[in-house]
Amino acid sequence: MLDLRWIRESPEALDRALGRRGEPPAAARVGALDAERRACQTRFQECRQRRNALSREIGRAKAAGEPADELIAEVSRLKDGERDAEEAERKAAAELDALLEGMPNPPDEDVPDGTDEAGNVELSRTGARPEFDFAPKDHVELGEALGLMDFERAAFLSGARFVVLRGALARLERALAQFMLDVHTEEFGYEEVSPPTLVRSPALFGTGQLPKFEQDLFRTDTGHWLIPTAEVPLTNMAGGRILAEEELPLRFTAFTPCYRSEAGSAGRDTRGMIRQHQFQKVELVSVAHPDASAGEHERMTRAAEAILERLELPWRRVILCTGDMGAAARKTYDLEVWLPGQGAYREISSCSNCGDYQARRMNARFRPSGSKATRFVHTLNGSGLALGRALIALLENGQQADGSVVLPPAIRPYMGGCERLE
RNA sequence: GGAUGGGUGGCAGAGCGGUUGAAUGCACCGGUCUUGAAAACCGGCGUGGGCACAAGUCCACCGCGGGUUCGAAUCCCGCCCCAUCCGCCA
Repeated sequence: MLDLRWIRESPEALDRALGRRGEPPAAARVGALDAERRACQTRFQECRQRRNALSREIGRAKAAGEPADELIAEVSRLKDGERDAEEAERKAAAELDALLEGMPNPPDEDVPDGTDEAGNVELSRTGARPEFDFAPKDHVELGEALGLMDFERAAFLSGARFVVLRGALARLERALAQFMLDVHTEEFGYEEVSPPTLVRSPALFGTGQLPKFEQDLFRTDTGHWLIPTAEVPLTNMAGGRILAEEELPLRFTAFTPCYRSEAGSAGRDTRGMIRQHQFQKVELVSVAHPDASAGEHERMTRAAEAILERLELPWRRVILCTGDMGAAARKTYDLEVWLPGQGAYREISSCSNCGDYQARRMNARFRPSGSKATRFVHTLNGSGLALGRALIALLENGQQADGSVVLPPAIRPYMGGCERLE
């Protein structure tokens, strides 16, 4: 949600921001609706003011025992005009709100311009890619050969885009979650949270998934939505609240399942575990002071990178261009892990600074100490990391010629000392 | 699922249909007192918006939406949410 006052002051900045996002200019329309709304409001308020004054006079007349019929008749005559003005105001306001609610967050100045993922810019590469003296397999081959990954059973149970993990692989997923949570809570100061994974509409409106991206979500017949990411409940921890300045930053981490309908992704990543309707993820969320959010963004991204580092996985950091960023984000780093079976880097974490965009939508504020006014907080979220993809990365990078998989030392304590899947 | 009770300012909590935007307390801000702090006392203190250069002034907001009325936080209807009890259940 954008700040109407900001648009009023610098409409050209809005159109520039929208242009960078590949959206048509809207400042003129916003300005017109805003002016319309204000004109109607003024008209309405003048009517109402007259009516209020007359009503007060009626009260006084009645109290004094004087007749008030004449005044009452006059008030009745005023009503139609008032109703029209109010109706017109409401219409303009509704259209204006819908317009503002649908607009994406203006990108940060240092976000590169671009229309799609081809415009993303690689910032760094870390970790050595493994060298194989055989043709590396992908995780599907590896997992199925080990008898630990079963897509057929999953299809039998749930259809396409699901998987059944068994034995050591099921345990590996749990081990990874445990490992990530430990690092984030013990070393980066995140508070572990176990949130609901069914939420109501306002929570999803707050983070920006609703109303625009309803088709990406699953919904229950009780009207609840299955969360597409723990960003939703964690960020909403601050929703509707007025925090004390000293409470900032809030740092939350959670391990939850995530549900996505993948409505628009037919035919993409249909093989394996890359893109599923359901996957597990350890999420990071920070609620920060506006002056501190840029630094918090770097810090959060490093926390996610720390996981990759300890799992000895090769990755690169990419900054998303204006055309590839989510609507709520003002700046996003993607971490992409190397997958030998795909011969490509694939997203395993996405860390975004949303500025005050979500905070406005969910009314998340803080009170600067000594001030009576409130300000919107900044919200940030990042994967720390997606578990399915981390698991894939371990399989494909740790694979041996015989089809077994060597696990990195960092995860072994969580696997009861197990060093190798075979 | 059934039955009650309830949703008012940052929080707690009043509010006969007519200057109630709303008592009171806490918190907060300023001041007096004090070597300093606390206490006590005095004063201030909701949000959003329109108009105005401004002082200011006006409008809206007591969960949400309708209705009754000249006038609604207060009466009526619908919806949402919360709490408690019962039933069911991991």
